[in-house]
Amino acid sequence: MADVAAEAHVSVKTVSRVVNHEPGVRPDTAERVRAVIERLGFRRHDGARLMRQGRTFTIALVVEDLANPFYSQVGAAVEREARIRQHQLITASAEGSPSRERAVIEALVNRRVDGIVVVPADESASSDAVLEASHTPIVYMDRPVRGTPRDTILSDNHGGIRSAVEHLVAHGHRNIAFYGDDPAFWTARQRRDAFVATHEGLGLPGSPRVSMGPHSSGSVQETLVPWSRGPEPITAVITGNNRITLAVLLALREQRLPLSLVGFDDFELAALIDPPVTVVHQDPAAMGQKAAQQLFARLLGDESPAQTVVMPTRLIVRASGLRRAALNR
Amino acid sequence: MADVAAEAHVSVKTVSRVVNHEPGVRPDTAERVRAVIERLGFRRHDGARLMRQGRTFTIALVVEDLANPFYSQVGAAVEREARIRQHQLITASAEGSPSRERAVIEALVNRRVDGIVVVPADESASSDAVLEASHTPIVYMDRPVRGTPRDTILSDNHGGIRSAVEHLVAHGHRNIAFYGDDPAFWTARQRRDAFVATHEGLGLPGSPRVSMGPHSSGSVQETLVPWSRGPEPITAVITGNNRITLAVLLALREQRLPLSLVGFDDFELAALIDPPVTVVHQDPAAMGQKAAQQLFARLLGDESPAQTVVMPTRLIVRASGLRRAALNR
DNA sequence: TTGAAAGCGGTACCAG
DNA sequence: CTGGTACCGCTTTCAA
Repeated sequence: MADVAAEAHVSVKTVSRVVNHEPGVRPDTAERVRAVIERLGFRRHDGARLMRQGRTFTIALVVEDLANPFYSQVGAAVEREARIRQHQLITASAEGSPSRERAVIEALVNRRVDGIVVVPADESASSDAVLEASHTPIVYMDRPVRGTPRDTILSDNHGGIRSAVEHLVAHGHRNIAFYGDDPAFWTARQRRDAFVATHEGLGLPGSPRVSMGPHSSGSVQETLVPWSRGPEPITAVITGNNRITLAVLLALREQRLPLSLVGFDDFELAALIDPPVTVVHQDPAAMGQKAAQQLFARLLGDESPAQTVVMPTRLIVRASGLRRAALNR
Repeated sequence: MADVAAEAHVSVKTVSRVVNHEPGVRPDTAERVRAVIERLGFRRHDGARLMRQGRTFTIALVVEDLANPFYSQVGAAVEREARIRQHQLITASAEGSPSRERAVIEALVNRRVDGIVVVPADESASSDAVLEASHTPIVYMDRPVRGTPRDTILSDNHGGIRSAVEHLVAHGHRNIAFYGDDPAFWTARQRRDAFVATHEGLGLPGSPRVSMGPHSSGSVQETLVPWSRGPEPITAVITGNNRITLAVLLALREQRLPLSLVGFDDFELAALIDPPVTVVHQDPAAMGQKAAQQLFARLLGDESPAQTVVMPTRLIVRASGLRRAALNR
C-alpha cells in the first residue's frame, strides 16, 4: 500500500480510502490510485486489516471426522451461512479425542476466530475456561456439554425413536429389539433410553431387548439369533444409528432372518436395498444452519441467555417396517 | 503481552521469549513470567505473530460442494495433512460456479493463505493472474486447468474404465452400454472417451452405445429399454459416476431388466444391494493427501517443474458384473 | 479533500 | 541473559 501511495503521489490513507470505497476522495485522485493499484497488482492484506479492526471474519467448525457424511453435511451448511455473511470457515477434526479437541480450540482462540461451532467429543467442557476468558462465542451441536450453559443444537432423539417404535407397532409388531452404539456416546444413551421408555409406555410385552455396541455384524448376530428364535420371538429391529443399521443389515442377510427394520439416520441408497429401509431422518444440514445462525446472532450482539434448540426428526417410511408376511403377499 | 511484561517487570521481548520457548531466559525469570501469563490468562495473538512472520500457517481447500462424499473425503485428508504440519485449513464451496470460485480464491489470496488446493469448476484458469502475482502455490485436483502448468492430481479415469470393460468382457459380455454424466465435466468426457477407445480396442461389435447426461432414472430408461431389446441387445452397463449409477440402478429396477453393471466410484452400501455392485474405486482420501503433500512440498521450497500425478483406480469385484444367467444358477 | 502520526500485538535485530 | 526499537500492513484519529 505504501508502494501504491508513493507511485500515485498520495498518502497511504488515501489509498486506503480508495481500496475501501470510502467517500471523500476526488474522482480523478481515486482513478489515478486505482490505475496504480492495477498496474502494481496490489492486493490488500486482510490479515493486517483485520488485526487492526479486532475481528477476523472467520468462524470455525470442530467435528470428529470431516469425512463422515453427517458432519460433512453440517460443514457444508455452516460454510454456506458463513459465506453469506462474508466470513470464512476453518474446519478441524478432533478425531473424537477430548484432548485434541481442546488443543484445536485453543489454537482457534489464539487465532481470534470470531466464533466456534463444535460437536463435542465428550461432555467435559474442557475448553470452558479458555472460551470464558477469551469471550469467544461457541455453539455446541448434536451433544450437550456440562458446566456453563451454552447455546446447543440437538436432534430430537427421543421423538425419533418413539416414532420408529410406534410405526412398527402400528404394523402389528409387538416384539422389537433395539441395537444401539457404544453407550459412551451421549446420543447412543439417549436413543436407548427413549426406546426403553416408549417400550414401557406402549405396554409391549416382556422387558425391552436392548444390545449396545460398539457393534459389528458378528456381535449383532450373537443376540439377534436367540432373540428371533426363543419364546416371544422378535419380529422387528430398531437401530441406533447409521453404522449399526449397516451391521444389522449384514447380520440379517447372513442369517437369512426376515425381520422388519427401522434405522436411525437416513443413508444414501436406503431406497435401493431390498426391502427399502424405513428410517428416522435427522437433518444435519438444518442443524448446521441453525448452529451457524445462532452463532452469528451472538456475534451481532445477542446477549440473551444460552438456549437449547431441539431439531425435529422425520420418519421416512419405505418398506422395511412392514411385517414381512405383508411384504410377501 | 505488554501487560504481562509490565506485571512481571520484564520487557515484552522477554515475554515473547518465554511464550515461544526460546532459549536464553533465566529459569526464575521465565517462571515469574509464566506465573503472570497464567494469572492474567494471556494468550498470544497469532494473527499479529503471523503477520510479522509473513506466513499464516493456513492452507485452503476450494471444492464444489463440501457435502458431496467425494469432496468431504478429500477435505478430511487435506485437513489431516495440514494438522500434522501445524497448519489450519479453510474450506470453501464454489458451488460449481467459475465466477464464485474466482471470488473465493481472491479472498483467500487476500488473506495470504500459504497455499490452495482446488477442484476447479472449469478449465479456464480464471484465477491464474491472481495466483501468479501473489506467488500463492496451488494444486489442482480431479480436473486439469488450461494455461500455466500447475501441479495437478488426477484419477486414472482411462484405466478405471478400461478395467471395467475388460471385467465385463471376461465374463462373457459383448454388448455393453455406457452412461456418463454431463459432458460439460472434464471427467465425464474422459470416461466416455476411455469407454469408446476400449470398446474399439477390444473389437466389440457395432459402434459403442453411449448416452451422456445429465441423467435421471427416466432419461436412462429412454435408451436402456430399446438397447436391451433390439438386435444385439446389451447385457451390461457401465456408469460414469456415482450419481449415474444410482439413476441406472433405479431404471433397471423399474424396468425389471436383469443387466449386469459396473459403476464408477464406490459408494456406501454398494455391497448390500442385490446383487452387490461391482465398482471402479477411486481413492479420494489418497488424492487429497497427495495434493496436500505436493502443496507442502512447494511451501518448503520445492521449485521443480509443475507435475501431474495420476492416481490409480481399483476394480472392486462384487457380483453385479457377472452374467445374470451365472448368478441365477 | 487530503495527510501525518499513532497504534493493533507481536517478532527481528542489534546493543548492552 | 535482557532490553530497546524498528517494523509487519493496515486503520483510526485528528489536524490541515
